[in-house]
Amino acid sequence: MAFMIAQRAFIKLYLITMVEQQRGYGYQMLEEMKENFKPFGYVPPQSEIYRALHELVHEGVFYRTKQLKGNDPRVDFQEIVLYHFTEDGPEKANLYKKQVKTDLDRCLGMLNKAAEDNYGV
Amino acid sequence: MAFMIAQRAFIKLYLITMVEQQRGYGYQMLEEMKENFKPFGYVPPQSEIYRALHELVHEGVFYRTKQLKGNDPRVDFQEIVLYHFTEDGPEKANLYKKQVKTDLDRCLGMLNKAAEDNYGV
DNA sequence: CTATGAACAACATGTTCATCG
DNA sequence: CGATGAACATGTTGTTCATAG
Repeated sequence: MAFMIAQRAFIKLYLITMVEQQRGYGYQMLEEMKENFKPFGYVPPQSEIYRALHELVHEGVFYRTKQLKGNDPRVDFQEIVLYHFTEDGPEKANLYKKQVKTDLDRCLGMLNKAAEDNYGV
Repeated sequence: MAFMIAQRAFIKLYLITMVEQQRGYGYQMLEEMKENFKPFGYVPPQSEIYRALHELVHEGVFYRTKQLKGNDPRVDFQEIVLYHFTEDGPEKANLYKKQVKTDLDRCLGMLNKAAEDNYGV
């Protein structure tokens, strides 16, 4: 068992939730997470988001579609990669989320214990 | 800023607290931590405890004394290394503990936020 | 500048080995 | 076996580079 939850798992969890809510391409989700964790001084690195997305595709949770961003091709040709659940994606995702939840609680338990043991909080 | 608290920092925190309470040599503290975190399935690796101790010595928080374990030399010649605070060790240790506390709280905040954001807890 | 991807370098970690009494 | 230490191998991470429009 690892010490703490892995950053990769943490990010994958958020990606799954964001795709559940129809929000979704890499850069956008990255920016959202950055904004999300600004108060904590945590800046998820770009490479980790893409690695996490690739893994989720590899694991059969997501599949990809490409799309041009914006409607007017003269204005914006930017191609983006959208992520969607595969047929059995939701099932797999829920299993994964369950596992991560367990780990999350375990970590919270350890950190709270550390606070008690070392600061008497 | 790193994602989560480092295992090294976590262990150093416990070592400081244990030395504060006069408990003290490597193997013993390792066993205590193992027992301590058994419910969490976390087994601190031996190498990390020693690395952490060496770092704390290097940073001028602890100094070492050697001692034979047990009273009767015919029974037990085992040599152990005890750790004590240096003169300005307590000051340094308190500063370190303060920093770790900040990080601990930051991590708790992030994990609790993840629980809310992804599980609606 | 948005967007994706890969390469690479650095570091923290886990496992194994070495030594001693 | 208890005790300490170091070596080594692995894996995760952070930074940088590459490409494209």
